[in-house]
Amino acid sequence: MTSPDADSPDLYSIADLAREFGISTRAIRFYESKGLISPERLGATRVFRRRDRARLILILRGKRLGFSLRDISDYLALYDADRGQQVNLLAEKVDERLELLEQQLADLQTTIAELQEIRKLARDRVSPAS
Amino acid sequence: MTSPDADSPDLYSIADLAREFGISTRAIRFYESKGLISPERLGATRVFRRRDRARLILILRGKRLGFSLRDISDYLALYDADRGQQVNLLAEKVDERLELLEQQLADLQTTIAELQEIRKLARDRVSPAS
DNA sequence: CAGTTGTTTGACGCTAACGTAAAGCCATGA
DNA sequence: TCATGGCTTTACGTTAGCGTCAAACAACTG
Repeated sequence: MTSPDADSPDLYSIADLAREFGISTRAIRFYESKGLISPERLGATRVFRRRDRARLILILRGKRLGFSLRDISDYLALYDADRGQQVNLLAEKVDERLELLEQQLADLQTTIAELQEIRKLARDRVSPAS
Repeated sequence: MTSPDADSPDLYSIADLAREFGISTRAIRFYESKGLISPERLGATRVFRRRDRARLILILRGKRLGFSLRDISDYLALYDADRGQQVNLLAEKVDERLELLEQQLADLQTTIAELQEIRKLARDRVSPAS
């Protein structure tokens, strides 16, 4: 899964990642200040690796799902805890979060269905009795 | 669908709705100030009806999905526009929003799958080779 | 050597979405 | 009558999530 695949570079500057994901460097520093990522340093300069980049992807997905950085932080901890100790506690936390997500999934499906209904009505009105 | 079903009351105070949905009256007033709902008035006192209550439900669902009040406002407009005029424009807007929601749906399903994988690993570690 | 580019750390600014008094208007009940 | 409860508006406070300078350093370039 996480084979050290060749070529794909393993060193990114803060600007690299900002460009790649269309966010500001300020945002990335802010995520670090909140402990969501912890890039290495070369002197004072941040050096990001694949792991940090992967975390960033998870962070942005979390944001698209409407989660707060606080939530996302907890969420990332679940990934880390794979290698962690309190495994039962982990399973509980994961289950909690899964419940939330499935509630959200239900909300989402309802909303999508409603909008499709609206679209249908709108189209019917334009070209009735197709 | 929207038959004026008997009994279910049709008059709610601001406190009624706050209680029912577990939010503050302040929040409800705030939604009104942003134009998301517009209850009638009896003197100065707000009087909510089924329509307002239904809108509130949509608002709260939107919030659970992580949308801003601005987004939710646009979203509510799609429902209203059913009776509206620019029907083609409506269909476009609806399609835009549907795209967003489906992106979100994909994100959500990915996230759920990943968490289930983590849970599986965690459980395996507790009771291996069941 | 001067200038440009990219980085850093503050630090202040800003918007959204309310929370939290404060102060006043009614209606009801002891 | 007056105290209590629920409603109102006005307005300032608060947190999250960055945006936006500012000042300083480091490396490269002509």
